[in-house]
Amino acid sequence: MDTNVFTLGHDGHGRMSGDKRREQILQTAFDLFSHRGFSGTTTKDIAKAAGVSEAMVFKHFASKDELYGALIEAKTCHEGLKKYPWEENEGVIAAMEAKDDFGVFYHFALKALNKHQEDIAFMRMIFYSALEGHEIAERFFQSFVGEIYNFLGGYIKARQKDKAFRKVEPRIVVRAFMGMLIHHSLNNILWDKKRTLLDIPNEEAAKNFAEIILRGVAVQEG
Amino acid sequence: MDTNVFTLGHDGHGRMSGDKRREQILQTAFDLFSHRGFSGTTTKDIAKAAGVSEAMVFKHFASKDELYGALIEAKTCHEGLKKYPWEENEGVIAAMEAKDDFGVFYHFALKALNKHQEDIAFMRMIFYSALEGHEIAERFFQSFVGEIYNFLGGYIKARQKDKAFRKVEPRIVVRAFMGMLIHHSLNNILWDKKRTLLDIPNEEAAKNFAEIILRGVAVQEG
DNA sequence: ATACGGTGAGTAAGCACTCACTTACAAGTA
DNA sequence: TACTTGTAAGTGAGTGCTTACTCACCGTAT
Repeated sequence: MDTNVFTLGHDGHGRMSGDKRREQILQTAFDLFSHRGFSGTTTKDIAKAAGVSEAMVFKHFASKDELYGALIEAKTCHEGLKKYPWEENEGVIAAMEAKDDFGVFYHFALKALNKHQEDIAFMRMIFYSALEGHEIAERFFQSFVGEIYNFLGGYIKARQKDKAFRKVEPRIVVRAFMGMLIHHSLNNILWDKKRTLLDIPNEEAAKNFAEIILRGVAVQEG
Repeated sequence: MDTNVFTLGHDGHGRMSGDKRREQILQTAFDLFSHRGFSGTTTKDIAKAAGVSEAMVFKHFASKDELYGALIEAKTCHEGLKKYPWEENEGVIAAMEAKDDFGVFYHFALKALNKHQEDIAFMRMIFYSALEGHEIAERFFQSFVGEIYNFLGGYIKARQKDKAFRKVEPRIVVRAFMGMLIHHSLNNILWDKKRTLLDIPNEEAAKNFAEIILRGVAVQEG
């Protein structure tokens, strides 16, 4: 009687099912790795933060490397962030059908900026991975960003055929636009956390970036 | 006879003056830190790569932290990279005087992209520093990038007064433009080293980015 | 009664850092 | 020229601590 059944689903202490514990360790490791990088995080730290012994960590993952690999795979393949900024984004889809160019860029930008803000840890981890040279992160970037280039690049190409956009290499335009978005998020996350250089809500950033890119590629007197 | 006098100025082995050795260790540490980050680099690695014993490293620097601090300070304060993209850049200066808007953005962009390409190690180190949260790197960014915002932002404001540019917050335009440049370099350095997504020379990138930003802020029918 | 969640107490290797000690060499002296 | 000598460059062999990882062993729910 008075067992600790009620702590079963909780984070931290108490007996947990194998699967649940595994996921919890993964999440804990994610938080730490994203803050301090791979070699800056110890397995002891992870165990302590997860509320288990270090041995438990190695029951679920054969090595620190394997844990890291499982983490990246989980975060880049199976979880929500793989969702592209146009999925479940009626704004973008509706705008595309209506050939509302501003709407396409605006809703795309807003979704991307909001997503970055919600998943700072993921952004940090991807950056760490890229710097540390884990190929799995590179592969994610290749495929994920590749899709984005195809999507946005395709739209630009279509609008060029309509004579609505001027003649530019679409992929350069995509790079310019993605640059605005990612760089803006990076500033907010990394270098200008207090936003002393520029402090604007995502809506305003999205609106301005969309305007700039649109005027940048539209044929004159649009 | 047959002493190793001739190796004195060399890298690696042979007796060296204190100052020279100190600088050499600093440079060696820079190469390693920029590749593997702070906690991913050991003092043993540094000593080995510099061709001296580990004890020598600690004769010149009291601790690994101090070595890292000296490194960042040297690279951000005393060396060439602190140079802003408009210094010793006749293209930008001449274009500004002539109010050649395209020239200003083009030469600025080209200089920045070339600089990034020449100093990949520095770019990597700054990124690592930002992720790892070394305040000295943050201070560098604050002041260095702050200057850039003032410079480019000032030019945009002036051209708005001339009624040549439309009404936009200049700092947002700067962020958009810097985003294109830094993001493009970041792709080349980090994620798309083989340039499968986009493979263009810096001149073309600079031209296209300048064109986009210019059309993005110019008043219609310019 | 046994399978499974969980641990304490290891181990060997690696870490930043120290110290007693050995060179190499330029300047001074005869 | 040869010999001394002070100083600064340079090191091998450690120090104590931390690291990733292991293993024999519990406790409890079914």
